[in-house]
Amino acid sequence: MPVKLVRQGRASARDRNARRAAILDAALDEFAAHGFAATRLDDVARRADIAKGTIYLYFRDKEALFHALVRTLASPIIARIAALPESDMPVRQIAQAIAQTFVRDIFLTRRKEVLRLILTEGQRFPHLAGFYYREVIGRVLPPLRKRLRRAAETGELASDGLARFPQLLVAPALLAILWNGLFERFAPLDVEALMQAHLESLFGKEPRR
Amino acid sequence: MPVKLVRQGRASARDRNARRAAILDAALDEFAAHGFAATRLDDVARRADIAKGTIYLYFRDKEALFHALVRTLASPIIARIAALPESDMPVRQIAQAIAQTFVRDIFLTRRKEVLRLILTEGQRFPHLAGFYYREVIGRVLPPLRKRLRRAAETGELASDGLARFPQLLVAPALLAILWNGLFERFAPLDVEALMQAHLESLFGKEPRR
Amino acid sequence: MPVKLVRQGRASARDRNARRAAILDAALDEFAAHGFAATRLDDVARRADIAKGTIYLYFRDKEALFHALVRTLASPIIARIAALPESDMPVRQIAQAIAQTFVRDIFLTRRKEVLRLILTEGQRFPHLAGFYYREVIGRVLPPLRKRLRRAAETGELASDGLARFPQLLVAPALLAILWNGLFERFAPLDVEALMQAHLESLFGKEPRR
Amino acid sequence: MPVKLVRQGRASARDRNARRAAILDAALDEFAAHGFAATRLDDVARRADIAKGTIYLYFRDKEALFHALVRTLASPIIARIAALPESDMPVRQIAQAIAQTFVRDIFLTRRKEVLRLILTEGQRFPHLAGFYYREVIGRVLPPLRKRLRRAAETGELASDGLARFPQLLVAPALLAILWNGLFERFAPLDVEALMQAHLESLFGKEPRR
DNA sequence: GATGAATGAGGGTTCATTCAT
DNA sequence: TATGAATGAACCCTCATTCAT
Repeated sequence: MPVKLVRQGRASARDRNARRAAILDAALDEFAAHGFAATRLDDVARRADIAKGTIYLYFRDKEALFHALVRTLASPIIARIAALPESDMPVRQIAQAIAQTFVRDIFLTRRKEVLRLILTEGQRFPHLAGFYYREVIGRVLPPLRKRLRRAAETGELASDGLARFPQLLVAPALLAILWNGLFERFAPLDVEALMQAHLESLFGKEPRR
Repeated sequence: MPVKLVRQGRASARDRNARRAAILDAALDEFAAHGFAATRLDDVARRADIAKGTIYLYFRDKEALFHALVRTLASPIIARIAALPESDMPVRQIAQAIAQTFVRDIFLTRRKEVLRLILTEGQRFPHLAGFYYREVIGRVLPPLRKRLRRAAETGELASDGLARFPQLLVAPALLAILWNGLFERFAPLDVEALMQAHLESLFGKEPRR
Repeated sequence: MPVKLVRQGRASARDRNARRAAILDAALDEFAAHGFAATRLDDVARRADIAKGTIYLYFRDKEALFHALVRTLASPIIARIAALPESDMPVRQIAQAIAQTFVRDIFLTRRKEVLRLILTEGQRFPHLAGFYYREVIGRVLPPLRKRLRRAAETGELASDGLARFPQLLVAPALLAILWNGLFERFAPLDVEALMQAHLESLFGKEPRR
Repeated sequence: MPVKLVRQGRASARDRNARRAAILDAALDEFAAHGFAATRLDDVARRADIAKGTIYLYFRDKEALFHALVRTLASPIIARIAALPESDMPVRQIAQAIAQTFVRDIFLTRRKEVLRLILTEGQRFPHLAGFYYREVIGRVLPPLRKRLRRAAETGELASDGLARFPQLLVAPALLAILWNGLFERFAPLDVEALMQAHLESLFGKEPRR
């Protein structure tokens, strides 16, 4: 008669949140490693050290878990990035700050995996892509575009290309994420240096430092 | 003992190639729409208007079909792109030619879907990523890097950033593919304009035209 | 942090064993009727009154189920047979006891089907044949051979043929199993009488009884 | 345009027979190696060096091929064995002749494989078992039984066991076939010695020789 | 007759989801 | 609330059989 020690009593809100977080944590590892379709909820449960059925107490189904993962980890960083263009720094410094934030808070953290998942799986989940477009892109791009436009008008930027396509600023960052997922074993990409080079291409060599 | 030339079976070599192509064609549609895991060979067969079993006469299994898809459609375009940096055009024109080739021969064709599949599924198929790194990246990047380095040395390029990270040249192209896959319905990206803006950011506004 | 003993899941250990037994039971029927290859796990499941997937909770795959069948039903009878030659009965009585055990505990039970399966399918499962050789043959034959050899030396047996080939003792038993599988509807074989006749052939008519 | 040299012209009856024999030959190898269910007609065709479809010009289906195999190879040996008991040799010599024939013409030939196939697959093919019972058992057993009965009555045989169960004479032979299929790699059985020992068990040590 | 490409039914296996305990 | 055994739909792949050439 196999038995197991089980915590009893009404789970407090704190417990609930902790367990939810543990599931999301485990899910991130598994989804990042195998992709959405090839991830087994069995493995997520095992990694989170809970029973398989428990997942369904916290998330409606596999897809809801995936969505929650993206929502949870995508949001916290947004505000900070969105705030940067509002400052009165020169555009170059703003770009540098954005790059730095990306490297430090995304690329070097597990958020990188979430971003990769959005890039690689997002197309299959229109709802998720919509969420991401609204919550992330929609919050970051407008202020950035506004600031870049002003810079183009005042001559701070020689061309209005960046203003029309602010995506150009982060394109190398996304490339780095994909590149390292695909080709790290052949030729790892040094993101920090990449972003530096990128900024130099855009703004010219840094005067001093 | 009289002998005679006899056609083998029903299908001629031409038929065989055509059918193989039809399967690849159907597979591209399905893989692009649903990703590797969620694609049913049943649907591929139906789309190619053949029986399910027939696929296995042409490809060992689902994965082999996927690989063949990438190999078949990735290769033809490589040589052309790899040849461009060898010309004696100024770097700006080379970059422009590469961008143009990308737009015309990849982005506006179904090759775009293959490239997207590599970006989104490649991580799950190390063998495939290896193939792609060798056959595509490995053929295009070295000559490009060489030409960029020379340009940096002769002052044709103000900075050596591009020379150190030639990937920067195509990062916006890849971004465009992913962007349109994810967000086309919200804000379609005009690749041609995007690449123009990108080139202007890198090389300054085109003198005339 | 209050703790409490909780039964794991729905099924107790007893249930688990019962269900496992039910599957093995159903599998025996199906394998015996159709052979390994032609048996459908679907049918096994239906006969065991469970869902097809449930089988895989108890056995890794079809082959593991087949192995388990043999292992489970082959073993229990071995010890008893192996012990017989150790007794100090005359050889004839030992042979008679073996024959009787065979008839009663194998031929008249479902173990007969398992034995038939080993005879008919064993060649295709070297691992299984190896198991059977080690666990069954290897335990029964040596003590039997030893006893027969002694009998040959002491003159209890006129010839040493049986000692050199103890298999001769059971050959008719195996024949009976195969015969009835193949020809029962034409000419059923009375195993008990067959074995009696066999023993008489070997040892002469029984003095009295 | 792949071509192949193909023999043309009306195939003579001789050709037909040769091809039929080649198919049976290949089929024997494959059936013996993998059993009925696991044998692929593809492999049979390849081994016979013909196209898969050709098999169907000679045999209605897989089962018909299997039946033909048994019928073809089982028959030729029957007459000879059935004739032996008719002779006026002593029973022991008849038994010895039968054993010898078995060893030489079955066990040491590919007929052994056919016999093994009947033993292992026959139950699944009632029609085949019926054929075998009629054509083989039915022709061999009656004369043998008759002769053994006479021997029992005249006292040539001490017991009437053999007369009532003539199968006892060949049981060790069948055992040998199965044993070597299952356990040859562990402990090969010397059939000739086995049969000698068997005869000695039945008839006592041979006076001389 | 001979070929072998094509067919498609069939079955083993997986795994998201359910639910009795 | 938590569990994990049970479910069964889904899907890949095989291979006997067919048939246009």
